[in-house]
Amino acid sequence: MKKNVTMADVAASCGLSRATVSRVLNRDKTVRAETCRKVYAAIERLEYHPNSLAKALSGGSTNNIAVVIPDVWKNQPYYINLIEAIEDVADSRGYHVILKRKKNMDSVYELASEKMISGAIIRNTQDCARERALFSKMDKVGIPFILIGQAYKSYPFIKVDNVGGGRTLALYFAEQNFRKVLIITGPSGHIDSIDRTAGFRMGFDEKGFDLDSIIIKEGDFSKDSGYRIASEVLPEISVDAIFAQSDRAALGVMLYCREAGIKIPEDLSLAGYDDNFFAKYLTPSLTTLQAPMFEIGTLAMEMLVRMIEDQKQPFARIILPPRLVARESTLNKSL
Amino acid sequence: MKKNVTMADVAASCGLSRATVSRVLNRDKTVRAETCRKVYAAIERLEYHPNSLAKALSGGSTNNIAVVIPDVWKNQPYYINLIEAIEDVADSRGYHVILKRKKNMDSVYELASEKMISGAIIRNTQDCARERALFSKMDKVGIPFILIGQAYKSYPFIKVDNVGGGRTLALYFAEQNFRKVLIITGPSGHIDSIDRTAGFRMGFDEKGFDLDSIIIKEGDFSKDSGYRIASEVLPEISVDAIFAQSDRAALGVMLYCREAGIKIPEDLSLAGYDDNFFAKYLTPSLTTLQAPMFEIGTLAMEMLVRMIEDQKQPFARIILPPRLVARESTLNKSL
DNA sequence: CTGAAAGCGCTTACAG
DNA sequence: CTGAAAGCGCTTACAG
Repeated sequence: MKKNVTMADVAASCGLSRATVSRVLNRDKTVRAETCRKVYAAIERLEYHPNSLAKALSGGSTNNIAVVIPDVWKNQPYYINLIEAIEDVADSRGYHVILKRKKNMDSVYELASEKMISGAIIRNTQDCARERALFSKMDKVGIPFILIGQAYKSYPFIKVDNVGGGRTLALYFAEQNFRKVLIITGPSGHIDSIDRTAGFRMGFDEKGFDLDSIIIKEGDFSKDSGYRIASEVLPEISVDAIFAQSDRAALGVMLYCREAGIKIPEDLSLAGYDDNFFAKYLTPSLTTLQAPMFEIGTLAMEMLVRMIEDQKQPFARIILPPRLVARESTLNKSL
Repeated sequence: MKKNVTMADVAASCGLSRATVSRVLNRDKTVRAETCRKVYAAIERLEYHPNSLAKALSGGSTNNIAVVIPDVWKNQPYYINLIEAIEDVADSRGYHVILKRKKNMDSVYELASEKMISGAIIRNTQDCARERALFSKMDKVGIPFILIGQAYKSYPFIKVDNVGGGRTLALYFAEQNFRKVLIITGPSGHIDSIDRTAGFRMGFDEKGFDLDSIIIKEGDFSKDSGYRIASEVLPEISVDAIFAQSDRAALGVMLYCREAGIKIPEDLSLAGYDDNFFAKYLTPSLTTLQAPMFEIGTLAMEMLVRMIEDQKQPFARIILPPRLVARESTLNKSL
């Protein structure tokens, strides 16, 4: 096993003190240019790599951050884009991403109190006690963090504008002249769902469309709930379009329609929400709303770096609009 | 800012030395039970958390490992399952996963030489000079690592059995009595593709099927290559089934067939490879081969822990078979 | 069974 | 502009 090359070796090799080598590494302005050159040469020659642990221990930080994502993130391009963006910004600024799923979230507090991480980005969901406990503990140890998806207390957060998403879809529906609409919501009390519905009504109202021609049925975002509600409503009432508040529910609607011989988009238009992986591969491909996760990840990491390096909490509460992705399932221009 | 609680505080609080507190934390057998109890009580009382940096600096390791994945991993459930498995095993053993995409791979060597990580799991692809440079540098700093996907030199690796995958599909095709088969390969010289083709021929041969009725056309795994080859071959020659060596190429075949009025699976059976996200959502859903990424991730992390903790390289060269996922696209029993 | 002391490899006032 | 020295918070032979 080769001995470690340390700062002392570099110092000895060019007849300087460790302090000076340290100054060079930290770009201290007071060091003479000539001295710098000598030090860099020695570093090169000896293949010296500073020990990040020693550095962090004596007053620095590790430049590691934790990113907490849900336990289940398959089918959700959402998180992949988020992680990609975070990882890219992190790496370019000399930070490193430690990934933890929510089930292993307790480790994040450990890492924080052990000084292994200097910040965190946490996907927050509604009303999760374990998450909230984590937030206050992180707060106590003084590690900055940013919430993604849901606001909580006055912590900095970035989330998607669900009201805006609902409204965008309503404006699009109005443009296509879809007047009679069935909305399949998420579970009762789910804030995202409530916002999407409110936004949709807002958009319809703006266009002077009749809010009474909106039928609202409670689902739970699942495929089965989409199937069930479609099978209950469609035989009774005819609608121009369905707004399923998740792509999975929209998929359920599609399966029912296929069985019932209802043609999409000829007989019925359909929109989902989330732009899951499968949305564009369905037949017909599914119109949906896509969260700008790349932008969210980028902003989150940039904010976090600022919080870590400037030691101050910017008042950051960012809400970004989702993008409408119009596909075949709403291409019925005949109405 | 609250002052840090250190080992010295714990020691003082119970009238012992730091050495003893350290021994308790490291479960040294020589400490009296009574002493242990006192120390634990003080730790609890003072909310002490050991500083992992100091610990690692004085002879320990950080318990961080790096996982290197490709730049593009959307649409590939593959990597999500891999990461999930690695993260779970890691967390349960007190390790933490630092995620890096290949483009940011240089940071992994930095992390290794800075002592920030104690191991790595690296997705290896064929003939990548940058990756190979990383391997030898990691080797030089003495950080253990495991390759996923491709063997290289005598480094430990885990990969999927592409020969076995091709063979499994051939046996399935034979069972369905698909005799005339078109194989759409990957790019020329791609080892995975070569193996899949060889395996397929092996399986066909075992069943006594005629190898001359296999037509092989070179694609590049892309959707477009699948479309192009289908459009070139199918009008000229009629086949029972197509084995596209990637789901994307299979998708291209499907698109061509839809345009050309060829019905799958009635007129033609089709199988892909990879079980991408979209495979089960296509119409018809796509028969394909699924890599056991969860098992691979679990094994890789377990092996890595052993290498880190036992300081020896197990002779680990593991090859796992993929699983056939039979779906609608090959359900033509009429042949 | 426990403690005093040296050491891990850095940084950072404090001198000069 | 540079160095000597103390300090960051642990671990680990070495004594006793």
